[in-house]
Amino acid sequence: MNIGEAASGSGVSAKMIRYYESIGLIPTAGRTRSGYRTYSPSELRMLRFIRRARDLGFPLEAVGDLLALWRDRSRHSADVKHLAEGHIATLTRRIAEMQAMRDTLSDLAEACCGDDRPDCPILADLEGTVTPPRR
Amino acid sequence: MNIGEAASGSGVSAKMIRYYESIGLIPTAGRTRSGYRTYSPSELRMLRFIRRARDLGFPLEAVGDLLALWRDRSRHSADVKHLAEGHIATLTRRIAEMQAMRDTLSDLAEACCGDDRPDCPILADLEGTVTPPRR
DNA sequence: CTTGACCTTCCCACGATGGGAAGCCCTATC
DNA sequence: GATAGGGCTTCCCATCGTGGGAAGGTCAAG
Repeated sequence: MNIGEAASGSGVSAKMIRYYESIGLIPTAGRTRSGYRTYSPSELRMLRFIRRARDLGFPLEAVGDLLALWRDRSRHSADVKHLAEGHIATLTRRIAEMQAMRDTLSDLAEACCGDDRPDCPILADLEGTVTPPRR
Repeated sequence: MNIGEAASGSGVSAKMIRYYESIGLIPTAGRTRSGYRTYSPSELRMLRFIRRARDLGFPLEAVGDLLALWRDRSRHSADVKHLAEGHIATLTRRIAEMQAMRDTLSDLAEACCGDDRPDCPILADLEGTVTPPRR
């Protein structure tokens, strides 16, 4: 299987497959005599694994750890769980940050009449002239 | 006021102040005869404005738009509100994406006993061997 | 006059991805 | 057998916002 087929079959672009190889996330692919990369079904499964892990927001470094655990038949599920929980914590933190931004902005936008007059609580908040209520 | 003082007084690092100048987000700062950038109190206020906008998650391009509206005394608050609502929509979308990730992962992690045995629903999901419940 | 803190510019790095150019390879069609 | 086209290769550049650090100039205090 050439890289194009591996890409369309896994949902990982050819560009990214080469990149993952270059950073050592996946092992060096085999090559035809003419230099084309070739992929086996098991490598395709690995690419799909990566794709799914990325879809869950794991950074590539964590994906590497997950791959290692996946390959290790004597892994401890505790290690996988620990990795997942770390990522859950990161997501939770980021979600909270963004929700705080959104809540503040929603309040400000709601207070902004949004007509052709220049007065605007959003700008006033950014300006820092008013003590921000910030709920 | 030198750049260091402007930085500590605004919460924007000197590095970033130079960068913002280089990309045209802020006007070219004045210089002393020896080449040091100088900042007036009103420029300090502008930097603080930027800092606050960044804290609310506005991308730099939107910060530029906000600055323009801020300077424009005949602005329409509707334009400011529109900008803010666009950003709120972006935040809402991203929050939803991350919550979906977190929810899926939480379910998987909860189903993982997390001991010294290798069996792990998290890896099984990534592997794609099981039909993902994904709630 | 030296020392140390500040400033300058310039380049590099991150994380993950896409775009595109230049050139080789493979297959189908004429 | 030649040619066209699509796929493959490597290489460089861009994104977005930020930090690190080197090499060198400047300023103020001792």
